[in-house]
Amino acid sequence: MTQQEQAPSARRPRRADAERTVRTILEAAERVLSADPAASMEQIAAAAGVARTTVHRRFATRDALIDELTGWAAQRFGDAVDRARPETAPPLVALYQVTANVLEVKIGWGFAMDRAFSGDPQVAEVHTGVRERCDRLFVRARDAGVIRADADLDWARRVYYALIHEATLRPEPADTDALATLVVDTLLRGIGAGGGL
Amino acid sequence: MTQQEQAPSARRPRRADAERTVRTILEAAERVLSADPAASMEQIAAAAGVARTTVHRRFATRDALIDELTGWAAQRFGDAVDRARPETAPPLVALYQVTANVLEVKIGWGFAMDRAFSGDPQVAEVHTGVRERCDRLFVRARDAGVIRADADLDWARRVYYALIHEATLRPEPADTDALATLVVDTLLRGIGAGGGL
DNA sequence: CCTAGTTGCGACAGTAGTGTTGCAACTAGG
DNA sequence: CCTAGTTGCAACACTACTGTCGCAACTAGG
Repeated sequence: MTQQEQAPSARRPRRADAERTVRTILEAAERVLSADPAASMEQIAAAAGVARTTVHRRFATRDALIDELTGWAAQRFGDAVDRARPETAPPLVALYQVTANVLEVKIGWGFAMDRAFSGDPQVAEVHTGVRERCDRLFVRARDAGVIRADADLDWARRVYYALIHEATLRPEPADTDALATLVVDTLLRGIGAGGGL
Repeated sequence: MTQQEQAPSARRPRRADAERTVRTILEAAERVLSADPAASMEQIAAAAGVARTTVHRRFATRDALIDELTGWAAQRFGDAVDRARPETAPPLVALYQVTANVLEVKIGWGFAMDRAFSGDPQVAEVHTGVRERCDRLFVRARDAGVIRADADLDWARRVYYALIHEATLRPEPADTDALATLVVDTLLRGIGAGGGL
């Protein structure tokens, strides 16, 4: 967010590698940090195939790197929710679509997306924005009879988030639509037989 | 597990404070580490109200402290599941009882209980043992018509674990039975209205 | 009172990670 | 060819945490 903000050709870097290096480092950071949140800069650099000093040239501090990563993921997260039109599409459709879109981003960016409470206010805003849209969607779903009238919507949202999280951990990375179906189906029907509870 | 193993009066320590200090430290460690898994020995010592050196006297290394904590929690975890008679009680009853018992332990020992994969083989054994009993319980539940016949039991277990985890995070620490009811109800019925899915 | 067990405190060495700097080398646009 | 931008490498200072030690002080059983 703070790097490389010049217009495409306003500058003329001898090599455009720098920007690509930043991407490579961010991707490596996500991979390494999702496996071990306490991983060192050395490990991240190694995973990116660059020297540790290069990482420090692009990101002043470790926190700056993680902030950048978090902001980048938050952006994609917000966009993914937007694309699903959660405010206008029919509740059930929106629920499926939001789930599928979010899963697509969250698989591969799980570490960064779980950092909802970073210092960055912009990131916090995205996450609270998503949360609010999620809540409104659930209200619409309840009004439409998709969710039980007596459901605790706070609990519902937590369960929903948890199911999405679990879905991203599946060993076989099934396609996004299948996972979304699984999540929504589990969320709404549970795993019980319809019969006598 | 490695400390203080003499018979009650075989030894005669001038002060029995030592054993109590160990308890105090373990409780403080759980509190501090659940808030920040990377917390230092200094923070743990401060939370326990003792000097850092005292912690090191009781636990040779940081890992030893965490292993002790993990083992202690695993023991309680295994016992909690045992007491619910998950193999013999009717599936639905067992499910409720296991949930309630586990919640009671997990609230307050969440950090230690989440460490299913510590180096300690004894701890790993407890957790795999619990997992197996959970799986068998789910099979019985499915055979009894409590869980849908076409349910993916691996997914079911993950969802179940996740729901228990979420339940322990509730702001208002409602009583264990109410939480267990919430978890089991959500697991089996989801949050959807029975109607047209 | 004497003594063993325990604790706090201060000091220390060792380790691992962070962040900075200078320099040589490489590469592609001009 | 020249040069700006980039990179790797080695070195360095700095910080935080870990683990150990010795000593003085306190406390309770004998």
